Amino acid sequence: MESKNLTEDFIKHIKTYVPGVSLDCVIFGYRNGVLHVLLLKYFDINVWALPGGFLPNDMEMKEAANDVLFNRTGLQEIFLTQFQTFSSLNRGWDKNIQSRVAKEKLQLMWPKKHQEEFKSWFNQRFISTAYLALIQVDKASLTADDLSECCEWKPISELPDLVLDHKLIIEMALNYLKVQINYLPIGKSLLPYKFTMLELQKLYESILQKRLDRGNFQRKMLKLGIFDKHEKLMTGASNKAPFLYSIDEESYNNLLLEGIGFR
Amino acid sequence: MESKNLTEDFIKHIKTYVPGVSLDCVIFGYRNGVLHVLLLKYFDINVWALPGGFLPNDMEMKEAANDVLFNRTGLQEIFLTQFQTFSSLNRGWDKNIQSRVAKEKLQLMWPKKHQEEFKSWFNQRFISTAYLALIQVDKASLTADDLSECCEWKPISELPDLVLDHKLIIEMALNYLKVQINYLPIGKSLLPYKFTMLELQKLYESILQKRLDRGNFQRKMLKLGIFDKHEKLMTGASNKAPFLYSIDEESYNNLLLEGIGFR
DNA sequence: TTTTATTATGTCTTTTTAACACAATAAAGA
DNA sequence: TCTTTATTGTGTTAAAAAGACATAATAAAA
Repeated sequence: MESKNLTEDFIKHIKTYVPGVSLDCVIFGYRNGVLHVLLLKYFDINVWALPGGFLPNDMEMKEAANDVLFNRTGLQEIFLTQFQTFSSLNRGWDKNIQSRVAKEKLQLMWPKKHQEEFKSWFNQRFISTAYLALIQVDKASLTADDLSECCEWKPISELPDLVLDHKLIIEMALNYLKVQINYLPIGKSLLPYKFTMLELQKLYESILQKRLDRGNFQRKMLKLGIFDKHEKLMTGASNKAPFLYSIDEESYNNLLLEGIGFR
Repeated sequence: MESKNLTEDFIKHIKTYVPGVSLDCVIFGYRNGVLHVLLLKYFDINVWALPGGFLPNDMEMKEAANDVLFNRTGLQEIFLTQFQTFSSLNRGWDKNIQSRVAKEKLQLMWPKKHQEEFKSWFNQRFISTAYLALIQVDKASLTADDLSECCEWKPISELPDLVLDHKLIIEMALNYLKVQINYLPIGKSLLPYKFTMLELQKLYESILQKRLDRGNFQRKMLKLGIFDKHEKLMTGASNKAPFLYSIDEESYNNLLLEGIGFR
């Protein structure tokens, strides 16, 4: 991808961004029983970053986060919530070796005549508000941004080297997800429209990081009265196939207000 | 209070603040069975605001919030946590009539020669991170800031007119308090060292906005094993006086990690 | 000593959680 | 068509927690 023109564009628009304010999106997806997070890889070096961006002067922050989400995944109207703001003095590009190398690479990509702008922009103190999004992996079509060579799902247990304080941000997002599990649309956002109870259970287990009793899980979930039961699934295995369920929007949303009880 | 000199001070230091970034503190206190929030009243007009401030370039945001807390209450090492960042486009001084009047007053207080600085500073878009603090009312000695004529506890059910989006911020803080009640040091932070079980129950009731059974509350609390029992209280009433309890730091902190179960 | 009113605890019922068991069943293969 | 398979969906119990209400102990005042 030719990044130079886009960089020029950015320079041209730099005055339209609120200085010192950025946002990062921790986009969670669930695949093969494992929770993944969406990351971007910078050109030429093995350093990754969260999708994010700056805040346009005339835009609501959530709207800007939504744009990031849309540009990386093609998805809109996705569950998205602010969960913490990061402002530490040592969260800048000099925080760790990966960040410093990445910054040098970025600077090389910048046009010679705009080096001063680069420095003053990237050396200022940034306050970044972090958002958490939950999406269905198979619905997303991933697109890298101007500074990155690719955009990939990475399992949360095998995170690569990350710039700035992005590792910390992901850890905090995971913790938020775990603590707030009863108030977030986990099943509806992370699973396909139809799913089996075992799939739902595995999802909960991967977030809570502990095993749950299958029978009890199923009973408790079904008793909530938020599921529609569908026809059977073809598994290809020589055994009984499970029922497929989908979530009834209205009763689900009502229930989330008081919380779905899992500990 | 002579505010002119302090204003000059502020102008002198304006370059030492991160532009466009502020912080607000929702400081909760508990008195006479009612939850209160600490507010400042601007000079000459009946408009109030949350204690807050700007972020010095060389300071961590939490440290700055701590300073606000200390300057208003004289207290340090208090429970303090970030809970949400407010960045809406329409949260500025023109949001409502109270804000506009307050801004005019502030501008009048400003030195003539610094009117330009005033305008550019107060007209920029501000991103404000809101903190929540829990303190013991009787330990705090309140001090107004340079722009305010007094600093007072206001019951959450009778909030006065507030500038900017401070009413919204307080509402969100209350909601956070309610949702997170099992993970926040409610009793230890808001009550004096020694308290009766009924006092603790009333506190929970004022946050959860519902009545709790006295017997069950007491048993559940005592079973947690985090209380030290003290000698009796003298009430002056012609009936049995209740025991006083205090909280054992260590076991309390351990327990908070998993949450104290109240719904 | 009596009165008083409130605490601290008791009892009972209902609900929830937890651990484990097992029959029904649908798909595959013979 | 019948058998094999192993996973689902439901059952069964025991233990724990929650909820509603009752009552005895008790400390202060009269």
